[in-house]
Parts: sequence; C-alpha cells; structure tokens
Amino acid sequence: MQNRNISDIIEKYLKSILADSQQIEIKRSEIAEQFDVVPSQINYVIKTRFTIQNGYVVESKRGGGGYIRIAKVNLIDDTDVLDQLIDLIGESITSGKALQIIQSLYEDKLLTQKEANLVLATMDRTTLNFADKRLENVVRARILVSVLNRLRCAD
Amino acid sequence: MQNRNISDIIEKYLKSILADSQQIEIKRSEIAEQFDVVPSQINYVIKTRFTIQNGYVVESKRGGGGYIRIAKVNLIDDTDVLDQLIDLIGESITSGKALQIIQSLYEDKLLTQKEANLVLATMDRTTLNFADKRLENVVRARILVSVLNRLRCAD
DNA sequence: ATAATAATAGTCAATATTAGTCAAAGTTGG
DNA sequence: CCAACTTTGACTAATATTGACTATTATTAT
Repeated sequence: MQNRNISDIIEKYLKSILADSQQIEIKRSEIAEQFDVVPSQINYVIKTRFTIQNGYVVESKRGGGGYIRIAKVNLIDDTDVLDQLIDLIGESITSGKALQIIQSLYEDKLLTQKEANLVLATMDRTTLNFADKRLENVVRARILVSVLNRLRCAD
Repeated sequence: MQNRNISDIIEKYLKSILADSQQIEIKRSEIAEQFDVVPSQINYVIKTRFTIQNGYVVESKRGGGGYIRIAKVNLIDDTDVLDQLIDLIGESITSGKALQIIQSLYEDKLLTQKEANLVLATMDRTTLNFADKRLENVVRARILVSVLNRLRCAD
C-alpha cells in the first residue's frame, strides 16, 4: 500500500483535484517537475488513466501558455458516451481496458459493486482463458458490448 | 509435524498478517527472498491456499511498483448449492441450461433481476456467437462457473 | 506581414521492473 | 511403487520509466 509507482501517485493527485472541480487545467512541465519525472510521463499517466474508458475527456494546447485540460464526463446523463464506448470497444478489447470501463460504470453508479464484480468475472483473463489472445479479446468485446446495451434498459 | 514444507510456512506467515488486517499487499520478489524460494513459488502458494473457496480474493499488478494483493472476503452461508451447480455444469453448457441455472439463482435470491439479466446477456447465444457451438458451450461453462464462484462472496 | 525563435505538448521505441505460466524434476506418504 | 504435492527455473506478459525526436502555438525581430 505504501510504495506505489509514481504514475499511480500522479493519477491520485490529479483525481483528488478533480474530486472538487469538474475539470482541471495543468501545465505538463510543472506537474512533471513537481513529481520529478520526465514530462512525457504525464502523457503516459493520462493515456493510461484518463481516457474516455475511465470517464475523462482530455484536451490540450501546445506553445506558449500551453496546457492540458482534463474533464470528468458522466455516463448517466450522457447516452452518447455509452455509444462512444461501444464504438471505441469495436471488435476487440483487452482485459485491462475492460476493467477500466467497468470501473467507470461503477463510479457513475450504473452498476452496483456486486454487479460490477459479476460482470468482471465473466470477462476476466483467467475466465475466458483462450490460447489465442486475439480471439479472446474479440469475444470479450462482444460480452462487454452486450452488457453495455443491457444497461440501456430501465430495469 | 515440526518441519513442514516451505509452502505451508509461507501460507501461515501470510495468514498471520491477514489475521490483523482485512487485506495485504506483498511484493512477490520480497516474500520469495525472505523465505529463500523462487518467486513463482509464491504463485503456487496463492493458487493452492488462497482460493475463493477459502475466502480469499487475489489481485495483482505487474511492472514497476507491482504487487500482489490478498483480501479476505465474507463467504455466504450455504455454498453447497454453488458446489453442486459447478459440478453439474462441468466443462460445457448450452445456452438453455445456463438460462435455467440463472433463473434458479434468481428464485433462490442469490441474484437480483438486474444481476440475472446482466449475467444472461454475457453468455447469451447471440453474444458469444461462436461458429463452433461445441467450443461456445465450453466457454459459456467457464463464464458461468466464474459467476458462481463470485457468488460465494457475501458482498 | 513574414520569418525566426521560444515555449510548449505529443509520439514512439528502448529499457527496466515487476508478476504469471507451465512443465520438468524432486519429495513424501501410503 | 504410485499418486499427490512441492520445488524450480526458463520463458512469457504486463506495466512503468526514460529520453530523443517531432509537432504545434505564441512571441519577437525584421
């Protein structure tokens, strides 16, 4: 619980700010300096932890006065996001990315914890356990899309 | 009785820590070094002694700052039903039989209606949609067994 | 206005740091 | 001796870190 990697720490820091405000605007170099990492690590953190799968939308601008803006999006009032997710999943998805999506659904209260755990169990790496991982990802995508579509129903 | 094997000793050590806390996070290499065994032996200990049947859920992460987390979970009172169902399913199950099992779980109040519908969606014929139905039934069995094992947890 | 320069952020691939899998070899109790 | 369990290690997979190079935007000089 103590010696997490620096990416996790940066993630946590950013999310703690986002807990209070709908969005934040950071200067990449400042955050990098603050945590003593190379600037591109900030891109890594964003790319792995602040994607639309995670329920975030990121915009940025380069040049003088450049910034990276991270905004939280809500899956509940935004049916478009559900469509976006399905679109994004496409034909194939890894176990890790699927986990991110399920976590987002839980955070946005579209799934209870038990529901999330059950759904996760169905598409876990060790559950599907295909020799051909490419095919496994295809099947996982079908399962996840099926779950997302099911969530459109009222009950 | 005195000189038990090293796997038993590692098991006992981990469980002694878990007696005080709900979960622990270990670094595989550290534990391996501490007991002077190869790292993969830690996996063996976990796989044989920290199963869901024993009331443990294990998560891990690789890469820098990686860890293995072992958490205690509360098991439901009657796991016999689950054991029997898992036995019944075996290696393969059709969509129809799976539906029957999910329905019975709903009637036994092990699943809410929404949970049942979600789980059904994941293993529906149109979701899995394998060309090779024999293989589809095998995968469905793995999914359903995984769900049943998840249901052992009270929370 | 245009060109040069400065100030940002982005990409990508090499390397490092973990954990997981699997099967062969060893051990032990019956 | 046999079957089940344990130990080992080579190979694989996932994740994180780093830095050189690129792209974009703003500012300054001409």
